[in-house]
Amino acid sequence: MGNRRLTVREIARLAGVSVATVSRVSNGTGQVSEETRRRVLRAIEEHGYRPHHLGRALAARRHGAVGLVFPGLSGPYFSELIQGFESEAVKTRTSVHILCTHLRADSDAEVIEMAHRVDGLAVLGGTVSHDTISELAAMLPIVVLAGDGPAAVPAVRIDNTAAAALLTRHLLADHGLRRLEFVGDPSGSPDVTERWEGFRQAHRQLELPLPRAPIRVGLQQPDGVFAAEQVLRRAIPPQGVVCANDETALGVLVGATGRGVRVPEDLVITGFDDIPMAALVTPPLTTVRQPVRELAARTARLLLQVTAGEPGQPETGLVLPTGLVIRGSCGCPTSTDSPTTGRHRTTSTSRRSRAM
Amino acid sequence: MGNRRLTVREIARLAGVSVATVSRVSNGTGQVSEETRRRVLRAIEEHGYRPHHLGRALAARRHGAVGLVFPGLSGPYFSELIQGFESEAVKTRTSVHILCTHLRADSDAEVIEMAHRVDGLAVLGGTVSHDTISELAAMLPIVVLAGDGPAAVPAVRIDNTAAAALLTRHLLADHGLRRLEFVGDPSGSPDVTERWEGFRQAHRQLELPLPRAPIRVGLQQPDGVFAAEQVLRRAIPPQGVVCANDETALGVLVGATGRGVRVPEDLVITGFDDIPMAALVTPPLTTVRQPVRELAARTARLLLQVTAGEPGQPETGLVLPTGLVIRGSCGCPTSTDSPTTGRHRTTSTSRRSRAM
DNA sequence: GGTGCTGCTGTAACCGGTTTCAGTGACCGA
DNA sequence: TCGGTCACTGAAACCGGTTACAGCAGCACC
Repeated sequence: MGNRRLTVREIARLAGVSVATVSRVSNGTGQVSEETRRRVLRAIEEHGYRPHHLGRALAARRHGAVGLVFPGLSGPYFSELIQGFESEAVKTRTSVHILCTHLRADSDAEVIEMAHRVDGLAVLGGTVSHDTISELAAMLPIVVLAGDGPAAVPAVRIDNTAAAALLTRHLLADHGLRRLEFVGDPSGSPDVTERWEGFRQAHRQLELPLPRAPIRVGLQQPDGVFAAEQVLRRAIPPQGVVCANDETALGVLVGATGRGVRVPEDLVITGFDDIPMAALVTPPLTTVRQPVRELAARTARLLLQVTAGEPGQPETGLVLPTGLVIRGSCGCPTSTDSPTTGRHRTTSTSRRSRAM
Repeated sequence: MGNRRLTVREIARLAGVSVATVSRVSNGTGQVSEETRRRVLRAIEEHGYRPHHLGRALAARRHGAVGLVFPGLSGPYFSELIQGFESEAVKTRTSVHILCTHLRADSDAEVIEMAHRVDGLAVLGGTVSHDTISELAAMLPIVVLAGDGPAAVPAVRIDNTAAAALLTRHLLADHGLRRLEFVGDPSGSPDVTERWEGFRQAHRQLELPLPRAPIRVGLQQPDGVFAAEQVLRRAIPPQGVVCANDETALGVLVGATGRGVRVPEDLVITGFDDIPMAALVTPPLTTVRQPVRELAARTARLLLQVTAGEPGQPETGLVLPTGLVIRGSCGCPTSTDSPTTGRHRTTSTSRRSRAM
């Protein structure tokens, strides 16, 4: 077996043609006579030649890769995002570089490093500072996924505030609940910031006293369990908790029922995301459905389109619709048909240019 | 702002030196006089020059990247693996390309494509055919993560069979249970194959009749809920279920308690992985702890070491230790102290050369 | 026969770095 | 003063592709 890699020049020699012809054949560009093409293809086939990615990339001045930056992989939400993104990228034979900024201090520097190795970048909202995003935007296409960047940077997102407000109003107005608490850390991610804002907005709109400070926990199931412990220790526990996502809501549910609290009779619980498990617990979770995978796929397509140098429209902002999913955990009667569905109210969908 | 990228030659011109000197300065190689170094650094600094990754990579004949191939991102297990892997790679300034083979038919071709863009490859057990792995092994360093490849290919794994057998023996011998079922699809992944094998092995060792066929479901929480429904519909339900992982076990737990079944009195449930949630449910889950992140980190280090061309030992097989974690869901009394711990029994750790 | 077109092909110059190797001047010991 | 060593520097040749451009043959047409 050939130990050293074959090069175009080797193949050219073997086929008795020039490197230009080999390149033309292997790319299907330019004019090549049928006879020559066959000879070159035979040589390529016979020796198992494949053009070296770096050589090709350097000549084309394209990396053939895009980067995806996210804080960490917690729960189905991020998994869906990554998978949605990756599956779009692979369609265009573009590789996906990942970077988990997690809790690393110098992550902005790492992102900049990555920017030099890819043709485009998608960053999850809240993972990279706006200054750094602006800096990056000057050197390559960049899209913010599930969040906001500086004004000129395109973003694909949902309207968290409106959805959280709609959900909260359902609890306040339709169920007449008064003592609600928010579970989640608004300073942890822009998603949570906006949901917290929607939660407060609903209180303001209904001219109710503003809710107390949020219970600052993370976004995973165990965090919800801790939140439940915290909430149930109070002298006067709340009537309901609005959780930043389904994961924590499930955690709260587990924690609460484990302590003998009845849901929704003693405590109402709502989530956000509508992960598959939400419909399967008892009682099933009232939540907000958002098209997570679609969000990521749209981001990928937007990015790939720009990096491919397509002349397409310079779309700068995209807001995908969400839907309120009413199930049993808010106190509504549980629908007895399919457990995977709930009643829906869909928020408006819009495509806006944030540059106005 | 400079629109076109700066090149070494530009900087060389600006600093009044040759490209060789610029290269020497920016890499810290070779001898350069202090005065010249300063002049070059000033030019680099002043114009914000950064060497182009592709040019450098082509010259070095190194991509500066490794690939990670996995089936899909379901649950904390895969998330941990990816994060463990990525955090090691980033330490060596190596980028990580991901590929979710998921259910795509031509995934082997995609893996081969990826192999041409990276210096080394880690594939999760069961995602790539052995033939393809052998083919890849001939062209670049490759490590199998959490599974087995062809004999000559290094792998980092745990002993699933022994751990599952130990757990199952606990149920059969210590609790005297007789009617156990296995939840998980052995044909879905090598992990499950081995755990199923361990489950059967325990029955054989205790000279008990072999268990009935496994309940073939996926590895996520909702799959566990479906499994619970399936199991509880039987005329004679089992006394216990051994689940392929914690996710499904939690799903079974939710599904069973939702139907009024008491755990562990009516039904014993065990998991595998010891995800954080396992200790927090009621009753807490008896399971097997495995060092997931460490598994991935070791894989990354092994791979990076080889791709860096280090003369190190040609380690071919690594088996990390697991531990049986006894909590309440198997019927043992729940320890009343910290809820995050359980009683432990650790399986042997070993480092073996599979080439023998 | 000359002209212009068309189809095919090869040479050489890129892309943006690294590295070999030869050359320079300074310095040192004899 | 001379040969030898040493620290430093630059020209040019890589790495492995793509592509602009020029050249050539064959043909149609005047």
